[in-house]
Amino acid sequence: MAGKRKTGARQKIITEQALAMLAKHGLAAVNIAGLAQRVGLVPSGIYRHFKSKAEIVDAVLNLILERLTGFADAAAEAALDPIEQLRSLLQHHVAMLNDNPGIPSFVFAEAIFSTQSRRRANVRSIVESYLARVARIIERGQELGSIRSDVEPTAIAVMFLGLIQPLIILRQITEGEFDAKRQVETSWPLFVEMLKVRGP
Amino acid sequence: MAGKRKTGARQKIITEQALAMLAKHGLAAVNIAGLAQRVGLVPSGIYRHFKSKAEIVDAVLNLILERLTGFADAAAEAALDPIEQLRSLLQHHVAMLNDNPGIPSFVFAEAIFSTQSRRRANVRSIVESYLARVARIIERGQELGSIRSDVEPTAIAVMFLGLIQPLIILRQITEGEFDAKRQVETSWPLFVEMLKVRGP
DNA sequence: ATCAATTGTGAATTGAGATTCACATGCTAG
DNA sequence: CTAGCATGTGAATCTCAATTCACAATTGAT
Repeated sequence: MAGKRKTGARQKIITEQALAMLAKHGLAAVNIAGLAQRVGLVPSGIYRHFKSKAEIVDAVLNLILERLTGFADAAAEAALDPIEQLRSLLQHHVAMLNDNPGIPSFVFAEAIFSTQSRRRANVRSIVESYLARVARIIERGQELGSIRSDVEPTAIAVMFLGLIQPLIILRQITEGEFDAKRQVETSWPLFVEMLKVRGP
Repeated sequence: MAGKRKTGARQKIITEQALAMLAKHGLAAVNIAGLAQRVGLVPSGIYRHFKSKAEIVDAVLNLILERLTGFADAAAEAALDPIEQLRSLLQHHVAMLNDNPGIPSFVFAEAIFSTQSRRRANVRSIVESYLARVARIIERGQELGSIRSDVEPTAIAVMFLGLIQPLIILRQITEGEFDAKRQVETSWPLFVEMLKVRGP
């Protein structure tokens, strides 16, 4: 028998392992048998700690929310200059890309197709919290005068997201041939130029 | 009994209906029973025309490839000015967004997780063909002098993709509250500015 | 018109994965 | 120390969707 753990601790382990499976191999690869094995339990054991697989997925979603907002907050504290903060955040995402291709794909797919409205609301809060934090950084940049003020912070936040999303897909699709770092080295300066420029 | 059709015609119908299901409700919603019903057959009837569901999905992928490259080519012919061509293409994607949220999510998820390498290669060709066409437009813009020449066309094509991807997720996640058209009205002029600007 | 190939049907079969259940074991409060 | 609860186990079971199969209807070539 695997060592016993209190349900709180077990839930944490299960959620983390589920996230790991999801991140590496996608939602389709998250199954109870495999999850149980990673956790060091037998499939039925999982059900001592979660009522259903759906409940596990919800927990994973919450974990993703925590981590993602955590990244944004960390970036906001990593530098003084807002533009530098964004750069730091972007760089962090690029670094995560290799090991965790599943997360964005999962979040987006769930956002689009989940039939349970609780789940959809959950995903929505993830994306909106994240965008709000990015927008907040941009707003501070506008206040400090380093970012043009004639554009909504939210609109810029969405464009920032647009800097990241293509990297995710291209990195995977080309099995590593696509160089995300290199792309960012081109696109980031253009993005920054855009944030400042008010005309030629 | 449903009217008989030759296998070629039936395959076309099945593929189109599968794409419609996929586009509206996601890959998870594509099942043989539902597909058969849409086509006007009984589930087993599907197997007269496809060996397996996987084969159907492959056919859908090819159909997506055709349509997507078709859009890009159409856009390239819709205007003389390359920048105007890009705008036309972007606008087309925005218009498609509402009814077909499933396609991008599917393509990206397959790109990332499909275990069959044939499938992955297929997806890769979709994305690369599309990007190549966009890059081609940009290259022509550079030749004509309307787009700055100090940046790789491909890098700009990737950024163009970044203009589109966030719209897909946000539109769906907010259940229509997010106004993609409005976002594009902000982001597109900035993008164009960026294509031209060489410094303040 | 006829026969062979093609296409369609409805009823099984299969398989994979989630979930349940009866029982075993370990922990903890009293 | 021991009763009772929480946690773990292994063997079913349940569910759902894909797939197969034996048989029927239709079509097209001769």
